Amino acid sequence: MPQVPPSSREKILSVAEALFARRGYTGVGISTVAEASGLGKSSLFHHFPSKASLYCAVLLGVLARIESRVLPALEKSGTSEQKLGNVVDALIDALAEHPTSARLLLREVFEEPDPALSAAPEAAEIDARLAGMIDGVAAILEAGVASGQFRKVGIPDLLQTIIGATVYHFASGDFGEKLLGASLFSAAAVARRKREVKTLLSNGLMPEARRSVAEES
Amino acid sequence: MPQVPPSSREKILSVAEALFARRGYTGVGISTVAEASGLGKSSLFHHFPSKASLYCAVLLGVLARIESRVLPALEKSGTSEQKLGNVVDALIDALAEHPTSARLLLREVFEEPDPALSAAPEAAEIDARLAGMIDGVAAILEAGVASGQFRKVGIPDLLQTIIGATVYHFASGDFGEKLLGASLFSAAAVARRKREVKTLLSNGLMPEARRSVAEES
DNA sequence: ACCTTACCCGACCGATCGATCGGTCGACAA
DNA sequence: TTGTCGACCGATCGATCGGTCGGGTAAGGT
Repeated sequence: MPQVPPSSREKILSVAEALFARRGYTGVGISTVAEASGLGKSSLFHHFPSKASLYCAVLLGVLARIESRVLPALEKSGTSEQKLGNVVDALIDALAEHPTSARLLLREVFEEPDPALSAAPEAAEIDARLAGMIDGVAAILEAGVASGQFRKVGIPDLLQTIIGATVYHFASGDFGEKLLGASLFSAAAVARRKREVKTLLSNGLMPEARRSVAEES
Repeated sequence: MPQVPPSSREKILSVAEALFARRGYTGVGISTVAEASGLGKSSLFHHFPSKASLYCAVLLGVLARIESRVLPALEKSGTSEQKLGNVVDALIDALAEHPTSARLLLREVFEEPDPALSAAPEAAEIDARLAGMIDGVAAILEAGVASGQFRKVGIPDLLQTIIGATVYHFASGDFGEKLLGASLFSAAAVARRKREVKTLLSNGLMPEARRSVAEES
């Protein structure tokens, strides 16, 4: 299927992903996407039936790329700690490989969706894909608690921390590079990020977690 | 100055903050804000000269609340580690006290601003306030490195982690509560978040940082 | 030769956007 | 009573939104 010259549909998708990631769903008009794709506005509606459908197609592509990394990691065997580490590595690799995906994902998770978007027929599949990956991680955590490898802990908080630290890291790439003067996408930065997240996990999950900060209240 | 019945201007500001935080600048129309405030659309323009000005007023209010907590913490004396800890506590307290502020701030940091917004006269002051707080934290980090308390480290990465973990924690409150079934704003959750961030800081900043995860590459 | 299919375009539609207009109302002062 | 003011409103503006329509062009099958 893949063609050497990118087809119009693929061109539209990549352009739309970059625009939606930066300015959000309501912030990008159809005509803007069309112009950036080198097409007329009406030509867009030949490939996608509506703006909401276009956005969902972009998001499904992002999810597919992430799943292609995360799902294999979910199925690899090992201790709960190893499995969780593999998933974290896969997620970080997927986000580092495609930084705009992180922005889109961050928006999808913390932003109230546009009414037109939640009414789209693809919305259910998007929710299912997201829930599938979340459930996969939750299953690892629960298995770890059941086998005694992990101590019982506030799983929501921990997921927030993981998602927050990793996704936000890549989502704010421009901010980090412009204001702070360093690349967040270099191999060294990605490797450091993996270690940081795993340190966070150890401190939060391991039964004999050493406390490096005094406990209060 | 404060009146027992909230003035129209304050009512508009609080309503607009909630709406902008959830749906973004382009996602909220003037008529929506007016209707939610119990006013006619044209009455909004009596209090604010433009939509961009209204958004900036909301954002400046958020920044003022955060500054009222963070700036005193920046001026307290102590070791670099203590000062950094105070700032982190102040930031977390400010965000926990006003969760919608976190959403607005997250959006402001990682989202490309609308052209109408960057052209607003208040934009310069907003940037200055943000840069002021960032510079204050950076100064603490640099002083710590100069005095040998902190090891030289990728400050951008570290700031990303802190901002990501804290801001995202509160920005995605609804997500956490609805999908994962726990409150992120309870006193216990806030205290746990403070410890997590400080653990992260210790691991990233201290010269004798113990590594709990094997180093790679 | 003809028809189909895919792809693309300019012109256009109703709805909504941010913003402006002229004007109403009550409070207060002279 | 008259004048002035801030607060507020309905009606309306031009621009833009997402989306439709009919027509055009090139390729391929028969």
